[in-house]
Amino acid sequence: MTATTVHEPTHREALWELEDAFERGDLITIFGRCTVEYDGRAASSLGLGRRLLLLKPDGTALVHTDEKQKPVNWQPPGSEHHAAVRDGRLRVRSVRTSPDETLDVHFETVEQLSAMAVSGRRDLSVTGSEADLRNALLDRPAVIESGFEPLATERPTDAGPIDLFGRDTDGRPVVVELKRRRVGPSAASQLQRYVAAIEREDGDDAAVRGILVAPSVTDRARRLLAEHGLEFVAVEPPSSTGDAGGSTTLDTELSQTDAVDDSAHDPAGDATGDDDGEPARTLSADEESH
Amino acid sequence: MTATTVHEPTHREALWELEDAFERGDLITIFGRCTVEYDGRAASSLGLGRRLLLLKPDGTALVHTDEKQKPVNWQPPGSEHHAAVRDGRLRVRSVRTSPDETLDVHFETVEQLSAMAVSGRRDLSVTGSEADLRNALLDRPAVIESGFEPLATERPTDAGPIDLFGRDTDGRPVVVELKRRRVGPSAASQLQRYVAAIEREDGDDAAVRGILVAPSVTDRARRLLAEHGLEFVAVEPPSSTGDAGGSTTLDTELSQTDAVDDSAHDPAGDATGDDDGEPARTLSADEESH
DNA sequence: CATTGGATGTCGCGA
DNA sequence: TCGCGACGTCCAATG
Repeated sequence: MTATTVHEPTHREALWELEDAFERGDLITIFGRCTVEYDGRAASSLGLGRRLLLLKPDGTALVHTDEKQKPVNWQPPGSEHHAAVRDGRLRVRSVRTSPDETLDVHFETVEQLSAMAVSGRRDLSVTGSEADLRNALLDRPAVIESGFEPLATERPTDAGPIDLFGRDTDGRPVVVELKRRRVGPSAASQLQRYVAAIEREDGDDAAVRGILVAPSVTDRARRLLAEHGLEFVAVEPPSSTGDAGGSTTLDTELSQTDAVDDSAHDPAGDATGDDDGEPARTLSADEESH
Repeated sequence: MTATTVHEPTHREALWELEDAFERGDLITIFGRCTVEYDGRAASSLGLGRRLLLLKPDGTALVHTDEKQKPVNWQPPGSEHHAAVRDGRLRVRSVRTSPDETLDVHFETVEQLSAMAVSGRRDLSVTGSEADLRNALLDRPAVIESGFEPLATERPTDAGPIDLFGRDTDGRPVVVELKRRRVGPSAASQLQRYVAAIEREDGDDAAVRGILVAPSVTDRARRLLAEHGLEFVAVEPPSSTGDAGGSTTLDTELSQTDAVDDSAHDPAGDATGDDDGEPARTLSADEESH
């Protein structure tokens, strides 16, 4: 059996088991009545109650209650766990430096302590990231705009790396910022920073265009884009579940460029001033590409 | 005993225990060899390995491996957990809607299953938040600038709520954005948005000043502030550990206003153009206030 | 180390 | 519900 478990151990028994489990590099769960105190970047205190403490061999500590996804208290990987019996309580202390932070869990009673050898996460694969969206757009740049020519990804600028940089049919430089979800004001500002950086660096007389590519945009973000003469293109990320949604599959080379500012570039003159009403184009990475 | 535990149960035994634990509203831990699949906002897949599955009565599901603070896979609160035996494996499925997301954990073998009644987190108290910093500054507004007069907190604008709004000795409106940690470009942009909003709304001829208050600022953020004629004031948040750091305690009413742009307002003419070199002022909320 | 921005961010608050 | 911003965000990539 790979899981060692003790029920209602004395604090001293719990201490022995803990030391052994630390030694083996096991993942440890301790369930019992405890108080929790944290001091570091902030400070917090949690009164007596039943909670679950998770100790990982990489130095992570997590205190979980009956609700929420995030632990009520924690310590990041790289911390050092120590256990001791003090004042008739089992104290588990997790400490790290830079910044100096300490987590103290004092168990009045330990109801269960388990230790088990768990595997890593080397083989986790995730799809649907912004990088995936970018790759899909590189395959079908016309989704952004008919004739759009990608020149670089992660192009470095004074203001940080640009997701996607290219040229339009008029030869004008285009800065593209990609977001996998609906965007708010911060994304508009981010794009604005990149556009300003390119305008400073390239110093070309040709105005630099900025296009925010995302599934949708909030009103405030839309206004911000307009203020800065930036554009928005609605693109649904490749849906993982085989496109159960009602979005349109990309099948034309004409892109729905939605110029939010009248003065902005409007290649087809078909800007509808709408993004949520008109379904965004769906990018299927698995489609016959090239 | 409040913790129910079964070791190496058959899938059917595990299923019974699970149903009972769901019924009781217990927190459940399942340790065993399993695969994990997720599909929703993104999609992911994790091969066979030993992991710990946490199921909370509020609908949270967490899959933890031997490292990192974040679960390798999860489902947020409000999801619905279902268990079944399929193809000789124990399947725990957690589903939610809007957005539609499914987490499937397939156990080849269950090595341990525990269920326990855990407490809530109602009595958690945290200090050191941005709100704490704001309150401290309301007590001692001169830390921001000599003569600064706070007028409102969370003042609503077209661009969102302003942390702290007030007037300087010249009667000029001042937008203050607070950050509890070192700030980067996004904070500068955020302040810029708020200043622009006030300039639009108040329409006063008097230029609106913007001050970013934080422990320190990155180079890029500093440049951004300068570009927009915004200012920076270094203020250390009240340290939780009784101020073990080497920061200066606030004891004068003259604030270190660091005008980053030459054209910016410089009331005392003593801007040093320095923030990290000169230690930031420390705000002690517990000091004799008022 | 510090900087920067993505994330299945999560969470809380307010309209 | 959505929008918005804080968070002890966490985390990886990069200089």
